[in-house]
Amino acid sequence: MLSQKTKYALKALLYLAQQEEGFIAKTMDIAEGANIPKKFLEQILLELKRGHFVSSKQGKLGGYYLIKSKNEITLADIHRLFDGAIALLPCASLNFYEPCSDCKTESECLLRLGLIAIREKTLSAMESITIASLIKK
Amino acid sequence: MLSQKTKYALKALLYLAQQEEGFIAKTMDIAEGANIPKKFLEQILLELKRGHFVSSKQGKLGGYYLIKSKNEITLADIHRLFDGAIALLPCASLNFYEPCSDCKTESECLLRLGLIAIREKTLSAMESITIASLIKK
DNA sequence: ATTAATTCTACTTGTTTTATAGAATTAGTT
DNA sequence: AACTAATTCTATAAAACAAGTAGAATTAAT
Repeated sequence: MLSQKTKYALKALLYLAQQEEGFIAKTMDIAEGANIPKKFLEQILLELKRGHFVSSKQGKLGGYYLIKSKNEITLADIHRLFDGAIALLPCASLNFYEPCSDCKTESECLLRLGLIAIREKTLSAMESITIASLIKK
Repeated sequence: MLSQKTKYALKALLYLAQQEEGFIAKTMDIAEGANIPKKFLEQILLELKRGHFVSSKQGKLGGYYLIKSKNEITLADIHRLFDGAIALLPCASLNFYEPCSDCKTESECLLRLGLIAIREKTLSAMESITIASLIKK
């Protein structure tokens, strides 16, 4: 399941992607438009900035705007930024790989190959869905 | 990601499925065989019993055994029992459906259809993996 | 009776999630 | 230069959840 943070991040990105090219949105506008607690949204936008999905302009008349094409922001990207691995266990993850502490050797783990198969299906589905494709529907 | 509980449950089921037909395994044996804290495993086995995947015999010489065919226990089943919904949000879930509190109307939610598409892919992958298929590899 | 297993209920401990608070900084406007 | 309104930064709080522990009660074989 997605955390609230990830859901809010996606809604904020959808909001930004629906603005005119070059428009700068205030946090307050996004918060009201997407129904997100403003102070919480501030943190989320900062994380999206560190992740190079959005950028900001400071001071009066400042705000946030997309810096990555809405065709290139996938659900997998945002999931990884906020909720981490897409695989069901770290030992089956590409980007967040870690061996299991309770397995003696990885090769004799009965679970791992099955989880990798699931990760491959889920990941390709998540990569095929972009902010742009969500707006088109 | 799977919780420890779900991972342990799967390992316990794999352990039981690898025993001879009719064999009754003590909690202690499963705990040692699958490297699971015994007291925690007790709770997990009780939940698996309530879920009708295993049954138990009480008293001395008691223990646990599978009552569902290992071909019919899927990863989706166990995920749902311990970790709940497979979908990324409740509004996209089949078995754990709930409307989102922050959406005015569901039809205008830009996220939902995309999340349903992902759930369909993930679910079919998880349903195709059974305890039996994991053992065969 | 004794023994060894499951069963039941409660509790603990630590981590994560979901925020909130408030001061500091930045930059446009008057 | 002062004012205003925005982002940015750091800390904190409260609630929920995860992971595991404790111990007594029940059950049934010997």
